[in-house]
Amino acid sequence: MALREMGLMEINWSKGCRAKLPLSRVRFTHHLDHPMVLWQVTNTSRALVDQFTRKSKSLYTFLILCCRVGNFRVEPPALFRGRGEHPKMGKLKKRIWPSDITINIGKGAPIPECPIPGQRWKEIRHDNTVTWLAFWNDPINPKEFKYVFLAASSSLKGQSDKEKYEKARLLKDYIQGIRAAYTKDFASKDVTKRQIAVATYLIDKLALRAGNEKDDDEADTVGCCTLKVENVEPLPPNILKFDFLGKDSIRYQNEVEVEPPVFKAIQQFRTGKSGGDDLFDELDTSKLNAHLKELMPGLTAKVFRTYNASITLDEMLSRETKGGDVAEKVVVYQHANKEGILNGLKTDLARSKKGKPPLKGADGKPRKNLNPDALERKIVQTTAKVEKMERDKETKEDLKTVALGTSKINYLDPRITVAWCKRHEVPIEKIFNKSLLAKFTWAMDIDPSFRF
DNA sequence: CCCCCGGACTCAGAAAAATAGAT
DNA sequence: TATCTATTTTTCTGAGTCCGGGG
Repeated sequence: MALREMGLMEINWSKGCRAKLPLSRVRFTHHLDHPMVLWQVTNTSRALVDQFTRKSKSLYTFLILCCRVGNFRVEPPALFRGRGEHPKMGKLKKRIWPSDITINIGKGAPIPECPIPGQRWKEIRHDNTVTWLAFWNDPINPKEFKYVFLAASSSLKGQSDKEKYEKARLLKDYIQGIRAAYTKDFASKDVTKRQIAVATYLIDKLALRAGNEKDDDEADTVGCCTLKVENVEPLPPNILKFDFLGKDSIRYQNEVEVEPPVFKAIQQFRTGKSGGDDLFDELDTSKLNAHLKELMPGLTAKVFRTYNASITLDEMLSRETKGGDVAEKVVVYQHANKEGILNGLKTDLARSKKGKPPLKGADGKPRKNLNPDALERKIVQTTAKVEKMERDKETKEDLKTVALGTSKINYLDPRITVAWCKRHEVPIEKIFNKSLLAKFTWAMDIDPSFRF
């Protein structure tokens, strides 16, 4: 085994996919009842590999799943920053030791060697109902956990990703009824019903997040259910002016025209309250989601974001794509992608006013021995560059505010893109980079006629 | 029934690293 | 070609969502 000599091993798995993996980064486990090869795990003993490979030759050669591990390093000590005005900012995040870490492996699987001599793992578990490989308590908030999961490219993650989009597609069959129902309830006599209706409307139309309650030791941010009176100002006749800090303390500012009954309902929810009071005092996320589940199996608030982003992309692509060469079609795609987000996920576009990154090389200190002429040319060039930057700044700022990457990764059903590429003979590599390609393997064999 | 909270997972932007492009 | 710069990709880990179980 030459590869073994080199410290590598080659693994064949289901579709003939092969990977040469450095032995030092391979670990074997029985996880979720599947024998698996995990890679990018450090410090595996040679003996362990030998033991497993002997076993696998007879039993498991064709059953082994080969998965990349997502995060395989513990978080190093640091000063905690957090996002926005975080109450715990500046707190020391202490070092994590093996004795802090609980490991999840198959029953009977060899226990991974503890990398620090004389120490041991906190606990070994054999739980095949969860996907995590290991966890430790977050030193900043000991009530919370940090997990080691498989990478996004794993079949396990792919499967749940697919399920997420299938659920969003199911919403397609219900959305008309749901919209009709909440529109009717804008004027319901029952306050709770009215609040549920308006909240659902905001989540659907503005892609607001559900908005769980937060503790006092977290940054003070809100979502739909936790909106405060001061966050939504009614401007007659029917404009709502939103201004609040959402996820990651990103400021959401938006003025939207709404249906008169919604406007009226908001005004009424505000009456008799002060600025810091809850706008939806009868609501929280569990009540809202419980209601949504009555309308469609498995429906929760976040499904609306996936649904609206994906359906918009699908519609725009089919509407906007005409003839042209590959490059033109790619432009159509990028445009559809961007517009889709502008329409659907406006939420994250309004950014907090952060300081711009400082201009590099602004000190202008020459590092080389330049003669005066060269120096002057340099100065002229630099000045021109600065001017160009000034001119481009606005355009760039515009593009930067579009969370393109995020939505491509999290909200747009990849099958829409793959099918469109097939229909229009655009190589998928023009749209998805290497990691997106790996993450969306499950979507690659979709029929060209697929529509979301 | 409701509420609280532990638990496990998705989603998110900043920073770092890699790569492409300009000079 | 070498080097510097701009852009893209990857990593990192914080911040949400949502579920389910117990009181």
